[in-house]
Amino acid sequence: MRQKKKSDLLTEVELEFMNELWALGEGTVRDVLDQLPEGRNLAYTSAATILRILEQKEFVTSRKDGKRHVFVPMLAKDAYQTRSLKDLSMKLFDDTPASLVARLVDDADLSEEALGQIRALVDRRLKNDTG
Amino acid sequence: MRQKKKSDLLTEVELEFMNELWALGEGTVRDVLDQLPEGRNLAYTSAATILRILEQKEFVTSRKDGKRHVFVPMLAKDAYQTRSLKDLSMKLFDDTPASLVARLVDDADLSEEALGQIRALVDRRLKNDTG
DNA sequence: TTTGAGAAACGAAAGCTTTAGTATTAACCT
DNA sequence: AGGTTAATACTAAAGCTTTCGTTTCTCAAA
Repeated sequence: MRQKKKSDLLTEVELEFMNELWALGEGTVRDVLDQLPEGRNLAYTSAATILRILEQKEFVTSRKDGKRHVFVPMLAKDAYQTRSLKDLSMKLFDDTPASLVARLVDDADLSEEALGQIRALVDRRLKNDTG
Repeated sequence: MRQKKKSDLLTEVELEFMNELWALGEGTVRDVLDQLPEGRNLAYTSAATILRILEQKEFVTSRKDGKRHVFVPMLAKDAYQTRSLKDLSMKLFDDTPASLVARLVDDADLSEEALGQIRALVDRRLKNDTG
């Protein structure tokens, strides 16, 4: 039996780190640490630990560059976005993507512009499928 | 200073319980436990603990009914759905709902029917706003 | 009113997440 | 080669999540 994986999802801090790595493409512990927002104040060794864990969980690989490790995502952000949406849809939207979108477009905060963009996206996808 | 709340989001098991409560409207420990899927095999006291925690975190209230506690959601599912979507959008979609939908409709698994429903929803919302 | 069954309250253990300290190693400069 | 600097490896503590056992309580029936 393989490793016991509860959900294939990143924890909060893991996601924070993956976001930086996705933005950078790849990077060392130092690179990621420097990328974190002002006032995050995380010890270097903590950052190193997180990246080590991400490697254990196979979300990133590393290669050696001199004495440093350069970490590279093994999973594209796109793929993880899809995975997260599936998970959320499953757990909270009865596995029905339309109801997820329903909630999203019901949100009063949503701008007219965002709505227009969303419709354009859906239209384009429908055309590509049928056309 | 108020309680230190990291994210206002439910944990995995808490969400599992809230889903049952939302489905039931309200219920006792026993009610929720019986609602859980076959083979979940959770001890009665575990279920009671989860509900106690949900009450501490103010996701549910309880009233007494004889010797039993009846638990009632304090937060509607709708509201929690919105909250979750905001959180996901923020953390993984650059706070841009349109990009979330973009990823959703890119998903190859998405049925034509679901796409149609989604477009209908968006159209309806646009009409209600402008008209 | 005693007692038995089921419920609540409490406490705590096991595992995971997040953070960081200490020890060790590796590269580079002189 | 030796020393300095910066990185990695290892270990562990603190806090949170999930689970359940034990004790206490409460209602209702005999």
